[in-house]
Amino acid sequence: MTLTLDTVFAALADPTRRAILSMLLEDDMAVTDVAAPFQISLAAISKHLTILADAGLISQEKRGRINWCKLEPDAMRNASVWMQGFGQFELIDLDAFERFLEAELDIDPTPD
Amino acid sequence: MTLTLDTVFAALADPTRRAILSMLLEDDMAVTDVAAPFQISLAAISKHLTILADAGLISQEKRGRINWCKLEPDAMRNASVWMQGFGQFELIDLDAFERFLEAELDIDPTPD
DNA sequence: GCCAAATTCAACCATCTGGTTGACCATCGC
DNA sequence: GCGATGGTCAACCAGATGGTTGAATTTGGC
Repeated sequence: MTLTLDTVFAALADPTRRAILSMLLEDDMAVTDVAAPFQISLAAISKHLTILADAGLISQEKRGRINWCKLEPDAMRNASVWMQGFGQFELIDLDAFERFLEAELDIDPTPD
Repeated sequence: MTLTLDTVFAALADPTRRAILSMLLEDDMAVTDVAAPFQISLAAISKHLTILADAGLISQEKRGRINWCKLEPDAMRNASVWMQGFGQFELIDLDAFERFLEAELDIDPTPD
């Protein structure tokens, strides 16, 4: 399934969303607090958060009327592994990278 | 400038373009050969290649009527550094990551 | 010189994206 | 209970995206 890389990279392509992720590095935040530094509407931020959550990059947990947003750094790992396959072979787990390539290209790799 | 991360991540968000990059890992290729495995039109592939080139992920060099496409793995490095800041602090150059955060958030960091 | 090959260009189309506003729905404080 | 707070939903809009087809352009082979 290529869906994960699709949604993760698409989510990361927007500067507002990357800024939100950076903010969440520091601490979990309520939606309103996430929205505070931005000029755009709360509804727009809410949509951005949905996109980040769909990509698995954050999780949201509603406690009372507060919807807490929490960074989920693991979601970036697959994408990071994929990227590092380019130009930095010596640094990464080549097996993991090849499994990604196979899934992406849907080719039949050297069978055992 | 946040443009680099914008264009790189946006370019990587499309599975066709990721597949093209994977193909170019093996060798430089002509546009027609890049297009061969795909069902979509040559013109569509040509557009994808333009997007990849604009993001700096590939370069194109016209020799004769052949437009050779070459992987430029360095372009992914900034994005890779950015991503690795999330959850894998011990593995990366924290200085480089902080410079990226500053540029992204446009904040005034501890001045010297 | 002419035809075919290798690409790009241009116009067009459907769909997605990021934004808006206003209505709506919980829930907290009192 | 009522008003304010926190957040999502729905409808809408402009512009980007990914695809198409057909014409145009450049170059290579004979």
